[in-house]
Amino acid sequence: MPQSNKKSMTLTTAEENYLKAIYHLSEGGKKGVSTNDVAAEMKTKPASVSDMLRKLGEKEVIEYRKYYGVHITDEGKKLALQTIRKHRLWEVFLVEKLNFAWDEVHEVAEELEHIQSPLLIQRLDAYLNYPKFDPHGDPIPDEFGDVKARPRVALNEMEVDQTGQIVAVKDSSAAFLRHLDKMGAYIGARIKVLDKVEFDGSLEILVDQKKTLFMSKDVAGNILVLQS
Amino acid sequence: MPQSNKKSMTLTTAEENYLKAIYHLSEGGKKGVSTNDVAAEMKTKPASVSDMLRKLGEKEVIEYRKYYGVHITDEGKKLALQTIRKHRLWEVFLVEKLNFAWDEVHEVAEELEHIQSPLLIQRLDAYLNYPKFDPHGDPIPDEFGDVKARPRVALNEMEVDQTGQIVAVKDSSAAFLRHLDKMGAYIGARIKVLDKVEFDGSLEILVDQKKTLFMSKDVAGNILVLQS
DNA sequence: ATTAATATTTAGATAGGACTAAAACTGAAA
DNA sequence: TTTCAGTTTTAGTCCTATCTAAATATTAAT
Repeated sequence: MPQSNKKSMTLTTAEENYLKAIYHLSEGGKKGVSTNDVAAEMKTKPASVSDMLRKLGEKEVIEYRKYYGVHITDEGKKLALQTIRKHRLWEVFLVEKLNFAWDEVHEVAEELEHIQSPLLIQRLDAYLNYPKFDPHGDPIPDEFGDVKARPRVALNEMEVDQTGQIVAVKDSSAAFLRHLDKMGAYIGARIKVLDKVEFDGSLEILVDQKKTLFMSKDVAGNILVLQS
Repeated sequence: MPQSNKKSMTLTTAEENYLKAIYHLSEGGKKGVSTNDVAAEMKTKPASVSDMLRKLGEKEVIEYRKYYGVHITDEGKKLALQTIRKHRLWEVFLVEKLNFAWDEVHEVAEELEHIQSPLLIQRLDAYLNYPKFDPHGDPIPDEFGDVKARPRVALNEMEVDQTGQIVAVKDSSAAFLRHLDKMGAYIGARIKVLDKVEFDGSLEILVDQKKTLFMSKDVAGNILVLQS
């Protein structure tokens, strides 16, 4: 029989990770998420995913129809957002309090997010002064799962003379983050588009009103800006 | 074949917990630790312990002779002390930064201590300003496993008019800690023995030079004092 | 030195999470 | 509408960590 999710469902660490992956894959696109997609995201084999989907389906955090992919349920979305909330709060802690660089925090936060203690998260949130965004500029859901969306635009889509603040990157791989750093850009930097080169679409950017740098269209496409 | 512990042994969470339990049971007394003792400490069944002892023996963190209990090896002691170090650092964090009460921190620290990231612990240690003792007064091993021992005496063994500071409790169960709190005593309190009752060995204690309270011999036996 | 009581280990199960190999399903091309 | 490539599921195996029940070893008492 299906799990009676009267109160709150308890998920194992592995289940939480799968659910988070499914949630992320669900973002943008009403289509169901495929077994193969989940396997790729989780770096496991499709066979393992099938097993897990059955389990998550029984717990009613996803809707599972064999061969047709899955949809996350409201209950599942709520749980996924809680995990994301914890992950991002810990990232803020690591960067702001322990002086981690923002390309070093992901793996550790991946572990910390599974600590089970509502009180801990409540206190951590207060200690960090209720941050609304993590160091990568991603929004932190509140305890009810609500997120403050921030209107963002890819840097390569901005026009000459427009200004804003770098708030996130699409590809947050360590390699890309390091590249950004090396160029002299970073999350939080205030920027202005000085020029867009016709030839290859590359951009000339002014950072913090003092440093200018050039970046390719592709790099700029990975950078998200809050316009101002 | 035995695990070649060339570099550093990696233990699972369960193994770390068993090793920590064995380390604590080893303290005081050269005698080997029995399977039953470990089972009681870990709240598992002796059969489960036998299995785990075999595994820990293969990893050479304990010396295991069937039917004769175990002794922790130097390598095992080092690993246990690392776990204890992490546990106690997290306890300091929870109390000093997140305003947890000192009887609320154990369970959460029990989870946090298994996060794998040497950098995290290094940074946390620095952030907390390299504390030498946790909120219960227990010493925090340094990264090499060295501990600053603090000479402590049980409160019931002190004489009338002697003074000191409460630095630890033997039984740190939530129940006992709450009882202590309710009486008006706490870790860090400066105390003076005002009287020892012949009849039942109970004590009259002056706390922080203003509040007097009575406690049974048993309660006093659970309280450790740094004499001054 | 036996026997009885206690402690410990082995054997066999269960449950979570992962894998490989094989079977079954879907959907699109011929 | 049949075939087939790609996707997904099932079946069977492995590993960790736990349990119960049964077997065996140790220790203490007679």
